[in-house]
Amino acid sequence: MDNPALAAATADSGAVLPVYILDKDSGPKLGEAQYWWLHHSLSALSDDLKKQQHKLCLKKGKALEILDDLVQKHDISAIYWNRCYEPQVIERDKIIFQYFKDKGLTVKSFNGSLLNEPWQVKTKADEYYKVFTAYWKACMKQMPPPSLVDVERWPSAIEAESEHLADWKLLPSKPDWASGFADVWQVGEKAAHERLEAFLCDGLDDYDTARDIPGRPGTSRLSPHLHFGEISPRQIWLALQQALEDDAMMSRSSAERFQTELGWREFCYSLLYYFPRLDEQNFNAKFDGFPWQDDDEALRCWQKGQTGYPIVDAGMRELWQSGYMHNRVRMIVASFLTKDLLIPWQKGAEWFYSTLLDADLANNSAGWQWTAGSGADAAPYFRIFNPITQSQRFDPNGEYIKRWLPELADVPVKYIHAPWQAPEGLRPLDYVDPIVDHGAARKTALMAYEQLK
DNA sequence: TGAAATGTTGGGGCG
DNA sequence: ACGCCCCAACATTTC
Repeated sequence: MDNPALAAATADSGAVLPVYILDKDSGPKLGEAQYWWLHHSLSALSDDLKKQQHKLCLKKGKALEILDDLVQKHDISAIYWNRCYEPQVIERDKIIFQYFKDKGLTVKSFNGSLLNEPWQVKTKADEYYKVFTAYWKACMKQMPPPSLVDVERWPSAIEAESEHLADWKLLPSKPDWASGFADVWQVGEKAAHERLEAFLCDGLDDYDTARDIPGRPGTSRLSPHLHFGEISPRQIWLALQQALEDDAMMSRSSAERFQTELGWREFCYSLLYYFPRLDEQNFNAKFDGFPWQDDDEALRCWQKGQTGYPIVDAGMRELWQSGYMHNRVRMIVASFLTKDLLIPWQKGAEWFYSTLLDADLANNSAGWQWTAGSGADAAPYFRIFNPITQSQRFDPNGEYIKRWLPELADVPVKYIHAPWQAPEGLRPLDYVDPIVDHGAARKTALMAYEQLK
C-alpha cells in the first residue's frame, strides 16, 4: 500500500472513516467501460478493509454535501484525501478544501499518484515544460528518491451508513458487453501487485523490443491499475530499482525505457495541469484552422473495426472486446483516424475514453494530440503511419491480427496485412474492402496540412 | 515512438 | 582489362 492520505489519517487520529464518493457531475470522469473496473475495484477494496475491521463507506452524489453530512453525523474533525488532477476536480476540491477549513476542520490533501507534482517541475524561467526530453531530464536530475507510506496501526473504525455497491448497478447487464473483460483482467490492489511482479520477472528484460510487438505480452498492462490507484508509480519505481539490484544481468536499456514511459505519464499530467482544456482544444493553436472532415460513416467503420485494414481493425476489436489496446496499435489506429480519414482527434479521444479501461484524461488527451500533430512535443503532422508497413514490421506473422479477426484465420501470412491483394481464391469472403486507399489518403492529408502554413 | 522520394555507392553482368 | 549499365542496398532529404 502507498496511500499517503490514509497513512496520515491513521497516524493522526483515534478513529477513521474511509469513504468513496461517486460524484458523476464533478468527480473524476469515468468512461463507460470503466464502471466495470470501478465495481470490481471497490469490491476488492472493501474486502481488504474488512480484513482490518474497517468498513468502506460508499456514497453517491455531490462530494461537498455528502462530506458535510458525514462530518455532522459522526463528529468528524479532519478530512484527508489524495489529490486528483483533472481540471474540474481540482476546482471542486478547492471549494471543498476552503469550505471545511472555514468550519474549523483540519483539511489536508496528498500526492498519491505522481512521482512529481506538476508544480515541482518547471524550467529556469519558471515555465512548464513543453518538450518531453527536457522535462524528463529535469525530473531525473531533481527527483527525490521516492518513499512509500503505509498504515502503521489501524485506529478504531467509524461505522457509517453505506450505500450498497450492487445497487449502483455499475456492471453492464443487457447486453453484457463486458463479458470478455474478466478473461483478460484481474482487478484490485492485490492483482495489481501480482501483475507488477510478473512483469518484472518475465517482461522487463525484453521490454525494449517486445513492447512494440502486439502479438506478444511484452507490455506491463499496469495502466488500468495505475489509473484507479491500485498501484502507485512510486511503488513501480522502487520495485524496478530493486529488480535491477537483484539481477545484475537485467537489461539497462529496457529498465530505462520503462521508466521513461512513467515519465510520459507525468509529462501528460503536467500538460493537463497547465493547459486545462487539453482534452478538447488544440495545444498548438495553428491546428484550429485544420480542414477536418466530419464523416460519421467512416467514424463508425473505424469504431467497429471495419476499415478493411487488418491491423487497424484488429486493434479496434481488441479495444471493444477487452477494454484495452496495445500501445503500438493505438498509434496506428489513431494515425489512421486523423490522417487517413481526416476525422478530428477529439472524436477518437472520445471513443477511446468510453471504451478503454485505462481511460485517463491526461494520457488520453495528450496521446491523441501527439498523434494528430497538434500536441506538445508532438509527432510532426507529416509523420503518417502506413498501416500495411506497420503491420508487416510489428506483426510479421499476423498473430495479433488473427487473434482479433477470426475471419482472417485462413488467409496466408503473405496476404494477411493487405488481404485485398490476395488472389481470388485466397481472399476472405466476410471481410470488408479498404474504405480508403492509403496512398491517396496520405496525399490528401499532406495537402490539408499545407493549408496550415 | 515514419514513409516516400531522391541521391549515392558498389558489385556484377556484359559487350 | 575496361567502361557502361543496372539495380540492390544504403543514406539523405523531403513531406
